[in-house]
Amino acid sequence: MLSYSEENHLKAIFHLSLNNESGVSTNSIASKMNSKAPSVTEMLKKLSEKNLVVYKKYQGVLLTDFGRKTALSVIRKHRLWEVFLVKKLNFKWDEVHDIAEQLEHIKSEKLTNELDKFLDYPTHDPHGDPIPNPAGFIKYTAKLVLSDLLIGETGKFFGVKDSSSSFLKYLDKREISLGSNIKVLHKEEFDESIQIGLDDTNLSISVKSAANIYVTKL
Amino acid sequence: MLSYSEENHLKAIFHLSLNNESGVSTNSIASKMNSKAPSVTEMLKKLSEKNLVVYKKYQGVLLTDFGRKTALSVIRKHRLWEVFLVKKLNFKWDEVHDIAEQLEHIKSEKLTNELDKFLDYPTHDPHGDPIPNPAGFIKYTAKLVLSDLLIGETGKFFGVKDSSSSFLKYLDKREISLGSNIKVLHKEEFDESIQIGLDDTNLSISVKSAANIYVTKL
DNA sequence: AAATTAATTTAGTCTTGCCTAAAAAATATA
DNA sequence: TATATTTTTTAGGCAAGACTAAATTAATTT
Ligand SMILES: [Mn+2]
Ligand SMILES: [Mn+2]
Ligand SMILES: [Mn+2]
Ligand SMILES: [Mn+2]
Repeated sequence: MLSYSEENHLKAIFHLSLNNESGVSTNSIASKMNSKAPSVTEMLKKLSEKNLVVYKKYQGVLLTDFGRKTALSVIRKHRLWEVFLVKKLNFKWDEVHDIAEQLEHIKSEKLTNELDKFLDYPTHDPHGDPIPNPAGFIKYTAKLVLSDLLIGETGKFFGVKDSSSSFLKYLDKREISLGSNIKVLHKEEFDESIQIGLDDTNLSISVKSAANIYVTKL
Repeated sequence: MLSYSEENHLKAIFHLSLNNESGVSTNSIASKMNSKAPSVTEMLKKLSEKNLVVYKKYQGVLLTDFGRKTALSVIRKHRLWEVFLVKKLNFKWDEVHDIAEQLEHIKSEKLTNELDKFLDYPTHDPHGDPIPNPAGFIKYTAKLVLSDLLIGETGKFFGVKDSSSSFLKYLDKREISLGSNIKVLHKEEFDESIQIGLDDTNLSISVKSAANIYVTKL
């Protein structure tokens, strides 16, 4: 039985290893966990002891298959609960993350699977992130970002990179929501802002925003 | 922000003080919590410090208004989640308690109240226990037990005293379920067993079982 | 290649929540 | 009322999970 802290460390290592194939550094884990390096080192020893990670001093760390599966089970719960909160309990997509951080640690396989069924087997959470299946399989979509599109191209908005509450609210205000088709109309040379077409309205967004919007090219 | 252990102690004290008006003993708390007396003493000092209980050495302990409200908020969550598990996720009434023990500690008032709404403001949990309202008000029903009924009287089954999994399964097997009307047909002198009528079937149950079945006399 | 800087680990400490064993207080019994 | 028993508290310790400061190793610069 893993502790919350062990589960959270596994999750952090999982997310970091998506960008860092070779090995995740102690400091990067500490910064993601809002903790300090010595706390991480200590945890890595424990996780290694339990065969959840492969760790050698000063060498960075990687998940074992078992560790990866465990991390994905926590992520599965996190995302299913987020769907539940939005779809069934009227939460906004910017309000669910912190509560899901608590709910992801509830231990009951039956609960997770019944919740999955109750939600009609959702494939993605409210921010467009894919939900792992019970076996720990996760289906990734190629990650193209709105700012990658050329002028004249159209993309379908399928997820956000940064799902901070402020960015999500920003999108809400502009009525840019998951599933929208976004056409790149113009790119301003001066400040790199991008004019986009959304249904019948046109608006201008910053590159920074555009770089946080995942799209599939249409 | 209270810890799980603090919340669980408050819950234990609340339940124990229903029978013990005057003050709850250290040992009784320890036994309900499956812990030892010194752990309880230490916790009582902390809860007292936080104005959740009134505690004087060797004098037993009682909840303050604040402590009582806090305990009831945890109990409210516990029972709402139990309703959710049974009504929405196909759990049996004997499977929900342990999961609710985890879920009762999730911190979000909005979550609790949205869940309440989603479940259509249930008044009782799957075992017939009343659900406190958001203000911490709880509506008790006079607790008459099946074995209190006289021969010829009929009672409506509204709750169980002992909600251990084994007793709940026992009731399931005999198809004695919440809401049933139960008529006392006969009491055997020899072993005190009770013959009851349920819909069209008759069956015999022990006094021990009958003493765990709450009824309202019809 | 040496020196400097950065990253990581070790050493030692603190808090929470639990425990056992011993002491003290309250209660029951002779 | 004195003694024995039970209950509760105190004393002291342990594990988990965090931290700071110091030491060590690795990486970068000169
Ligand atoms: Mn999230
Ligand atoms: Mn978490
Ligand atoms: Mn319960
Ligand atoms: Mn609990």
